[in-house]
Amino acid sequence: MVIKCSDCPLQRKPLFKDLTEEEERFMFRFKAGELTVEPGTSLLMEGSNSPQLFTALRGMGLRYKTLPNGRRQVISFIFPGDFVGLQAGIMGEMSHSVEATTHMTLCVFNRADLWSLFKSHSHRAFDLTWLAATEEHFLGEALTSLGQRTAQQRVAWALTRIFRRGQALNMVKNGAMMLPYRQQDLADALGLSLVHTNKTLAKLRDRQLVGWSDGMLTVHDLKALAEVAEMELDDVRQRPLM
Amino acid sequence: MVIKCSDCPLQRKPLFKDLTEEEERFMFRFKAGELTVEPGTSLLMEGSNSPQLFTALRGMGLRYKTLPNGRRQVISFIFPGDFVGLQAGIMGEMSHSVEATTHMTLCVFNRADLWSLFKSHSHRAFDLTWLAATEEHFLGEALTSLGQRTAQQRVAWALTRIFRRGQALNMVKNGAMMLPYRQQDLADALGLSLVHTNKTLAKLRDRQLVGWSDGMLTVHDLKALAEVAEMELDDVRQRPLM
DNA sequence: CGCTAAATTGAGCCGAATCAAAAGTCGTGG
DNA sequence: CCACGACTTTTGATTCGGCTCAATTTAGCG
Repeated sequence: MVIKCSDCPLQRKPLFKDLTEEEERFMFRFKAGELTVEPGTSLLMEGSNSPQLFTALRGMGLRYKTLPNGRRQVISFIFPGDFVGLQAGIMGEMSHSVEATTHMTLCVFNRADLWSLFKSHSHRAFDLTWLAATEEHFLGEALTSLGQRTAQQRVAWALTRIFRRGQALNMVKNGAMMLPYRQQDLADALGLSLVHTNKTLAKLRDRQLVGWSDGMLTVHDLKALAEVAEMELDDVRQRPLM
Repeated sequence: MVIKCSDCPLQRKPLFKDLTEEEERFMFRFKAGELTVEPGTSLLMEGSNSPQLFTALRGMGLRYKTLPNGRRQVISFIFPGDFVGLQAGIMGEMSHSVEATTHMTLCVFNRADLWSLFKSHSHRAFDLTWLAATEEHFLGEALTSLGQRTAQQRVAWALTRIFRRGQALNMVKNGAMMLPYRQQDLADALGLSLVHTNKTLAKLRDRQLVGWSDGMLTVHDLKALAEVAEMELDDVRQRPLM
């Protein structure tokens, strides 16, 4: 049984802007169905021209690119509420792959309907562009991390960003949240080797800043962690939910 | 005297999609004026809420972010036809700074009019989103370069990307184009030190692949350069001009 | 219980950073 | 016309953060 947008559990999270009833109705018409996938499933492939767009409802995943030589760059981690497949939707081709890390449930939209969104729901079109601009913002930050931060700063940067997102999604209980990725995933996201990522995590653990084991991320001192990363801890902006 | 969009010299370059006459008229109404700046001028500042958006008409510049510790990450180089300030336009705040490297001329748009674009020119709104998605694509590639490529591959990657853009803009004459940046700018874009960037350029020069001196970039063997970078040499897509 | 995947730890090496200085380029003013 | 200063490029020497290689430990799981 497909969830109605008006009943969407994500809509209640502090991270998301409210939609008008009219918008909720439109989105529900826009919604083509729901998709449930197992861990490890590929949702979109680099170079593919998928007819579908998604919004992650439950579960986590990741976006990544692979080089000819086999190395992998994780572009970002996918959390509930993230919109996936805009590239294919707009440009006709994905520039990266998307894979489910956990069991996931996603809202499915038809790419063909995207145009009607621009045509007759300019407010939602604006929201979509907002999402794209926000992603651009994020990638600029990530680029800065890889280009200018040391290993320890990178790891600290990534974990505070993840943790803040977790907070905005009400995923944090007693200073801890689920984080079901492997160290290899984080390493590939930060341009570090697995071994060095592991050693760096150990150092942060020893400094009593964070813990991450058994898929649980515990942050003992977010402020201090952000300081290690030399990053601003500005508050998370509400975002539109597609 | 302000250039009419219908007379825009960029529109004739192979890089850009044609606009309908109606769109050209609309864009000209959208256009608030023209701006000319000297080398070194800041166009937008990180964190600022500028009321203006720009399209680069002539000249070159760069986007960058600075960390609290003073290090700088160059996000991208700005070429004629690039749209600047979308972040502030959409999200209300720039996440990076923009600076003119050479003398530049830019079309100026009012941020306040952006909404009318979404409201009544959905096709142009779509184009804007297309640009945002393309930028996202680019940043994903850049991220992959910093995360997974060696110094030599990064430099090769950046130079072939730049050169291809130059080709699409008809800036290449006899295998060479103007490239008025400093080595420090390239270093900051690639997350390398100035010294190592210089040595890496020297190696590529010795291998007879590229030359870059006196602000002129000469590519002797684009195919081979792309191979060094381990990148695909897919053709440049036509893009909308705002 | 053996098998496989993930996390951890140690040793040694190398790519790129830092430090330092020289050399080329260019505009300015005496 | 040349000397001076500011900036950029180039080259050499040295150091070090992070990589690779190689085991070992830990944690599910059929």
